[in-house]
Amino acid sequence: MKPRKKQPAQTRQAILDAANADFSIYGYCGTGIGGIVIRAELTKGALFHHFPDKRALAVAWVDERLGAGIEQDWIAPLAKAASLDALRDLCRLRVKELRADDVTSALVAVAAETAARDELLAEALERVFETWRTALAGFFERGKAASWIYPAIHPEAEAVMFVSAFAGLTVAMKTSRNPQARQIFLTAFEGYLETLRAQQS
Amino acid sequence: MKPRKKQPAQTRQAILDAANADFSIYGYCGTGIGGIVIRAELTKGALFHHFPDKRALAVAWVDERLGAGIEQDWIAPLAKAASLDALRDLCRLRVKELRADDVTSALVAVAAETAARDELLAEALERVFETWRTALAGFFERGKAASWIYPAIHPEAEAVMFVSAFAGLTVAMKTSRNPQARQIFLTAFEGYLETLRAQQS
DNA sequence: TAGGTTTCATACCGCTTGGTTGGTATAATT
DNA sequence: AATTATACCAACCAAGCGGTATGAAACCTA
Repeated sequence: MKPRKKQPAQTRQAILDAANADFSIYGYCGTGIGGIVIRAELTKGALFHHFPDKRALAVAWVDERLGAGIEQDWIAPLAKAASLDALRDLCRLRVKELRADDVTSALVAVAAETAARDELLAEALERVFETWRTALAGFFERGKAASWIYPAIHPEAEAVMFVSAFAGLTVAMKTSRNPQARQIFLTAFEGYLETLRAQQS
Repeated sequence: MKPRKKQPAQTRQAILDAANADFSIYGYCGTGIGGIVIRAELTKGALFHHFPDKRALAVAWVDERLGAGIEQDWIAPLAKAASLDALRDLCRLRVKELRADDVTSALVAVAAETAARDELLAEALERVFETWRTALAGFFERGKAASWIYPAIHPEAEAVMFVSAFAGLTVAMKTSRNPQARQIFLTAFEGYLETLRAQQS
C-alpha cells in the first residue's frame, strides 16, 4: 500500500499547532479562524472539516495541547521530584522559561477570559487545572510521608494554593514593565515554598 | 443658572458603567462597542465623542473604575485593618462577594488577556496592581512593627505573593464547576495567611 | 437674541468575522 | 473497474466589527 500524500491526522495537528500559537498569545476572542488557517497554510474548508466550529477547536486545543503541556511541564517532573528543593528548582525553571506563549500562561489567560461564559471550554480548562492540582497534591502527600514537607499541611488545599499562586504569578508578571519582575516574582514565590518545608529538629 | 437636561459627565459615566459591565464579563476583545452603547442606551456618536477609540475607553475604564474598585475593595479596608485576623476577614468577604463581574476578577481577566500585546493597557493595569501591592506592603510593614506579623517576612515580596495568589484564585475559581469551590479556595488561602502570623511565644 | 460651541443621534463605511457552499482530487471499498 | 467516502480548496455570504461624516438640538456667551 502506497503512503498517502498526507495523513489526515497531520492536517489536524497542523491546525492545532497554528491554533496553539494564536490562542496562547491572543486568547480565544482575540484569535481568528482566518489567522489560524494562514499560519497553518491551509484553508477554512480544511479547518471546518476537522472541527465543527471555533469553540470545538478551542476545546480540542485545551484537551490535547494544554493538557499535554501541563503534563510535560509539571506532572512528569513532579512525578520524579522527591524533595522540596526539587519543586523549587522546577518552579525556577518554569518561571525562567515563562513566555507569552507558555502553556501555563496560556491556560491561565484563556481560563480568565472565557471561563465565565463558555461552559464547555470551562470544563475542559478545569480538567487541566484538576490534573495539575492532583499531581501537586500527590507530591505533597509523598513529601509528608517522607518527612520533607511540613507535616501539618493539607495536600489538596496546598495544591489549590500552589496552582492559584503560580497562575496569578503568570498574569501579574505579564503586566509588569519592570525588567527585574521575573526575579522579584520568583523570590516572592520561593518565600512561599519555604513555608512548606519540614522543620529541622 | 438652570441645570442642563444632562450633565455631559453623566453620559461619560453611563458609558463607563456599560463598559464596566461588558469588559468585566467578556474581556477586552470579547466586548463590542455596539453592545456598550446599547447597554448605556446611547449611540456610537456619543461614545466616540467622549473617547477617541475603543482602547482609550478601556484605559479610562481601568484607571477610573478598576482603580477605584481596588481602592474601595482593598486599599481602604487595608488602611483600617490592624491585625492578621482583619486581613483574613477581608479576604473572606472578598471571596464571598466574588462574582463574574467583580473588580478583582475583572482586573485579572483583562490583564491576562491584553497585557502581552497592548502596552498602554498593560501600563494602566500595572498601575492598579502596583497600588494594590503597595497598600499590602504597607499593611505588612505595620504588622511587623506592631508584632502581629511574622517578623522575618519581606513586606514587598509578600505583597507580590499575596496579589499573585489572590489573582490566581479568582481565575481558578471561575473554571471550577464544584459548588464548594468557594470554600475550598478560601480554606487554601487562609492556610497561606496563617503562615504570616507572628508566632506566639 | 445672534453666533458659536458642545453634545449627541442617524446613517453609513470598509473590513473582518465565523461559517457555508459546491466542487474536486484522492483514497478506501466492493 | 465502478462506486463511495474522505480530505481538502476556492469562492462566497450575512452579520458584526470599530470607526466616520453629517446634521441637529441644546447649551453657553455676548
